[in-house]
Amino acid sequence: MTSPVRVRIAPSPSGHLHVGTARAALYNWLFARHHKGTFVLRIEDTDKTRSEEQYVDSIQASLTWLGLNWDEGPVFQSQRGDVYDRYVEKLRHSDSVYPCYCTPDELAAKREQQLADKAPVRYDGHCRDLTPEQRTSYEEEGRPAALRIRIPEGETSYQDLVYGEMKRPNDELDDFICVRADGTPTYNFACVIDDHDMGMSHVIRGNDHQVNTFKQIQIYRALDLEPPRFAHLPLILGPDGSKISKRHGATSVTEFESMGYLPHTMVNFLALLGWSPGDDREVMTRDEIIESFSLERVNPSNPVFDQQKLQWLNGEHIRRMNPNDLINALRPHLVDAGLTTPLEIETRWAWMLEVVTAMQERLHLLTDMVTQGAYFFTDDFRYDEKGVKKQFRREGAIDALKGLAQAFGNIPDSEFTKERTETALRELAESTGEKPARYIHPLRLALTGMTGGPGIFDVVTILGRARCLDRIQQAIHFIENLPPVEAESGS
RNA sequence: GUCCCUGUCGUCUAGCCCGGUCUAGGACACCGCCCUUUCACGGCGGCAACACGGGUUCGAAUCCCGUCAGGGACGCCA
Repeated sequence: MTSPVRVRIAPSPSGHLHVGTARAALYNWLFARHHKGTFVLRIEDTDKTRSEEQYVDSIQASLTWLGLNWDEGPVFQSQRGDVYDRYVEKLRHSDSVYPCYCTPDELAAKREQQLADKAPVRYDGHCRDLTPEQRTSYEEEGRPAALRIRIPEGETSYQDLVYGEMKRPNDELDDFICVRADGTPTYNFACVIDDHDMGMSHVIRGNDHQVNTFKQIQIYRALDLEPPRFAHLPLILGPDGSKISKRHGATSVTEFESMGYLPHTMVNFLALLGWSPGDDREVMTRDEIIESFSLERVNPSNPVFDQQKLQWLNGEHIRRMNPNDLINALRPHLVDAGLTTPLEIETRWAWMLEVVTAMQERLHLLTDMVTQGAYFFTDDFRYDEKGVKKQFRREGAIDALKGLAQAFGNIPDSEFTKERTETALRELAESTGEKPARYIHPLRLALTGMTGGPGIFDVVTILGRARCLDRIQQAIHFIENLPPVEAESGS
């Protein structure tokens, strides 16, 4: 690559950042970073009816969250009217365009007719070769004119960096509208203007733009400009094999954020969705991905978005995290769930480290800390039903807990360590001739409400003496008040 | 309907350009076993694919053609 790499992502603010757009952004970003180029953010907000301010913010927030920092922008198309005017003027004087007086209604009617006739849907060329008299006549009728490009004979081709040689006969391209009757450029024209004006070297975008690329190349030609290099990305599919959309579940980056995914998981996963480094590496750091990234290795077939693999990958990255960073990542989720406050986290950092270390290898989602570790933060939890049946209803459960209460109670608070509590429990078991498990399982249920979790003595020491004794008493009380098991009844 | 793209385990993929090293490799998921106070992690093992049909060739997942299937695009939206 001789000229400096300049690429962009150009979302339109009609919704939150979609995973498909996020991936396009990522591949542009990776390409830019790999080649030490420039990544630009451009907001395509010319459709006022669909664009919303909140989404402009949301999209930027999501890109930032993902760590896809842009070097220039955001550039708003809505603020570039004068730039477009200049190019519209330039195009107007080109003989590659002609005024079209057909009204949108007339065109829509023709389109429907063609569809009904099962004919190719094309512009019929009604205004392509109007005589000066006809034009004057339309003008006098007061019909506003849009500007159509006159596609010449021949074929249009380009070298796609992912798909290779692409070409199609020009008669399959339409004389499409470049400038609306109100003088504003349509998407394809605005896109060309911006990409050229902003000095884009490569345009990397979704496969759904392949036809636009041919059209845009014709605009570059009409304007006598050098087109950039193009690369198209396969489209992400949902589990049912159709283009991923809301009905497949989560599709926007913010949703994944609130579900408890790490930004780097999304980056890593999206990078692997359609691209591979060529070896067996899957769990990769950002730098490794940048280092190995190339468009040549993008797989041209459409991948299916697999949430299970995403979740696995999230677990991998959580396990690889520094516990301090993990606390920070966990914070919003814990706070949102009302389990703690930022201040509390700050002031009990050492204790948080213990909690996080105990839970780290068990988390797949950050929100798992809320669903599986709430008991570290609150006494307000229920006992697992199956656990109650198996542990609390068992003969001798109360005695076991009473024994533990006494054994733990005998340990001074200052000596309430993992070693001491474990020894105490094992000695208790030995003295009664029971297996340690007879004590461990009811204890876990009493302390956490759950049947699984970190090593029990980790839990015991993290909770501390007072809370342990308290919860053991609670459990004893609970068991004593358990209703008798009812015979199976149909009521 | 027209045009375009794609087609390796259920899913993500390596291999394909430069045919033999592929009895097709890895990962997720799933199923066993091991580790273990539980859950998870980890380890070991298993299941499972070159869409189909023709060519070309001594030899094809790899090259060519066709069929089929999936996806996308057909706006004075972006």
